[in-house]
Amino acid sequence: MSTGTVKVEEAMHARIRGAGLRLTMPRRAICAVLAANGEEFVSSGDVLTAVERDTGPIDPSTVYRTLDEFARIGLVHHVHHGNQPGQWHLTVNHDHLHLVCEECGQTQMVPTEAVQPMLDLFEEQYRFRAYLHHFAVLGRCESCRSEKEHPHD
Amino acid sequence: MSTGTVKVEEAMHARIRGAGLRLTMPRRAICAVLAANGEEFVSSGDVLTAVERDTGPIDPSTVYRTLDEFARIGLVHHVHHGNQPGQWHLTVNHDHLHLVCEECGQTQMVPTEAVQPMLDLFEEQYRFRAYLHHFAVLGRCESCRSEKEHPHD
DNA sequence: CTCCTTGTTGCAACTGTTTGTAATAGCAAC
DNA sequence: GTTGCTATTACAAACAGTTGCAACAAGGAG
Repeated sequence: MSTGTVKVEEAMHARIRGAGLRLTMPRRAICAVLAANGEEFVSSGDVLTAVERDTGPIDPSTVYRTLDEFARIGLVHHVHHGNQPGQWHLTVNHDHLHLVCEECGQTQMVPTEAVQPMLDLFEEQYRFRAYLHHFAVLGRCESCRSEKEHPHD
Repeated sequence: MSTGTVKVEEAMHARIRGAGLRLTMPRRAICAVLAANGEEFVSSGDVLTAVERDTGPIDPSTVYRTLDEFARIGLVHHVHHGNQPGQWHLTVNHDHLHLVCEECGQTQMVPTEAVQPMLDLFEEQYRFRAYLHHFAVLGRCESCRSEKEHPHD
């Protein structure tokens, strides 16, 4: 655990307290795991495993509820890649969205600026504010397409 | 059941056979339900309930596996609205994507043309072909935002 | 430091979805 | 029509995630 992750953890603790939530042991443990993983995606199961390894037993429902709470106060984002279980990551440098290849799972990042025109259009024409970073954009990367060009819907 | 839905069903049967799949009783029943619901979204549970009402008992796993197969050959699309269970609908007039309000669930449709520039950008700059109709775009509609302006991540 | 309120946790039961497997039934060939 | 191959099914068991509730502990008040 680097000095950097400790700082991140402290900032998380402050935001939890600031949101009027209690800073409990399980929450500290989950913060530590998220901070250690930085911007990487982790599943609920990953968090569960890591907490049990690092800190001790924790109930799965606590992990789910905590991650939901953290998302509600904006500490983390949840992202869905296809039908796979949801993935979570810290809300740091989140001004981008993800392009995930359905076939090989390769992920690319796109700065929000690139899609801002579309978001503006949604806002102006449909009176709708999109939270695009919530969800990965699914598709196929070039190499997977060239390997076998089978039509997937 | 209108004559129209029968035609849709026959077309589905042809595509199933054409894809080299077998046209079994459960598959006929699921086709019927999907055709009856047209472009409406239905969840796996909806399909299960409808088949059991119309035709008779069917195993849940059969429904899941069949819908997956149908998606693979492009007969249906699956869409995720937030954390809710996935929704399915027939691949008919699918040249649009959905804007779903996280709060009230209200859904709007946007023609693909509107986002074509973004899809082109993904293709050209990231060598990535997005299948945007796979997933709903989450966000908040105007009325939900104006009611209470609480910051959600 | 102690007490008290109430947000949070662990537990247990439950719903929804996936996976392994033996038996069944499409459908192509004869 | 009968036969044979194998994709597909039902069943059962595992897995993932959710929910209700009683017991607990964070942290503010005194």
